[in-house]
Amino acid sequence: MTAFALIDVNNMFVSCHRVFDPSLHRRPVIVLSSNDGCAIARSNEAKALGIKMGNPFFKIAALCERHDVVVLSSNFGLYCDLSTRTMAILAALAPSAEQYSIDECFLDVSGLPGDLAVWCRGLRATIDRWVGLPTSIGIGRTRTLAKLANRLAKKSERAGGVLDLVGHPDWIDAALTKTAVRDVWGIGAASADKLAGRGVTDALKLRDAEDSWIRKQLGIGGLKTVLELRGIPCHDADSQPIHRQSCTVSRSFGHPTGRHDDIRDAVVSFAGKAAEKIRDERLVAGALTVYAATNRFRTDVAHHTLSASARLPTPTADTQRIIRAAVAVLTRAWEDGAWEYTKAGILLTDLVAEDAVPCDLFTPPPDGRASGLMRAMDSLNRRFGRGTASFGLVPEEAAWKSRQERKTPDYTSRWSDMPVAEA
DNA sequence: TCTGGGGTCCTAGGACCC
DNA sequence: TCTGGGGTCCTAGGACCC
Repeated sequence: MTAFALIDVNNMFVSCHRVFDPSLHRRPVIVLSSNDGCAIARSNEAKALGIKMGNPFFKIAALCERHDVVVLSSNFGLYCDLSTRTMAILAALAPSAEQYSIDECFLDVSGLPGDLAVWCRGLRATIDRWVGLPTSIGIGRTRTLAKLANRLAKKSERAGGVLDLVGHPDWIDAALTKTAVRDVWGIGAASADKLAGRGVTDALKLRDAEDSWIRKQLGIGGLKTVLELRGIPCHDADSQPIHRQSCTVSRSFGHPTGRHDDIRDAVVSFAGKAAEKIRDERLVAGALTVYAATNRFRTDVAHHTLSASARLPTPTADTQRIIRAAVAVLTRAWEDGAWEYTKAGILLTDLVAEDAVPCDLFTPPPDGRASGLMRAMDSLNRRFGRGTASFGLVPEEAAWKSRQERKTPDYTSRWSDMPVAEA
């Protein structure tokens, strides 16, 4: 019989800030998305004030002011560092750790002897001591049940951070009844609405619904979710491809712009970042898409997305080649003075491992890390920090610069920002 | 005035072929 | 009036995840 544990960090981004700034403990804290757009992480105190995931900041600014909420810009360098430390511990201490997101990891605990809940409590304590992050763990026969247990572990005072549905199968029905359909992993807002209209409101009712009906309402993915709720594993870890299929870099702008040169500057910068990312993973891209979009929230003007794709003459991760292709594509699709754009991005697709590119007589060989210039840039950026060497404008001077007015120090990645302890 | 970014998979529909 | 059936491939868009 299978058993999975899902461990995740409670309020990850807020908790990362608290590691380095203890004054944030017991206070309402939120972290804003890029461009200081909306709340993407909230401490429990902030959740208690009614601040929801994804709330636009300008709509809750007054509430935050009134309740003295600490509002921070996001600092992904910090989160990635603490995530890496946490995942390294899990890889060392847990059998078969499979990272799922920046703050979540599935553990296959099928063969583990003894009381799983006791073992998980030890794991939590280790991460708390070594990294300083609070975690929760759910245990179930399938990943979907582990997710569900994890969610309840967070809510229950008595659970002590761990809920084990494998050791206590008699708790499953109660756990499913307590979980709204919308909160089941794999059921989104659209499916939840559809199900609610037919009387299926909680996870227990969903589990006991009829297969063919589910298949018709929710498709093949929905049926897999229901089987998982019944304890039949359907999420196959082995079916995951070895490397990613695409790579995006996009940003919202601090101010809208309709100028070709501004969009071009942004695309040049994004193309550089995207190329660096895939070089890092030893991939090359076979094609790319460039896009720019107007503000999708405005109701008083028409929306528009400019989007254009091209194949690269030969699969590459060379920044200069990718920039050249991206600018050519943008310029070809550009219409002067037509729209005010608030966001742009680049998408690299047809990714292949650099040493697995099919070659034929008439295609020049791919050039992944081959270029000396790229190697030099990458090592400069690794040694002196991201963005030390790049093509195009420095972001601070660009017209599309994102807002980031509440930035915290780079505690773990900049010597001058390192916290000093006095004893 | 101000609304994130980065992924995956599935499905429907059109083009094309025999 | 009547005007096949069944593949494949590609793309756009939806839904979902964190």
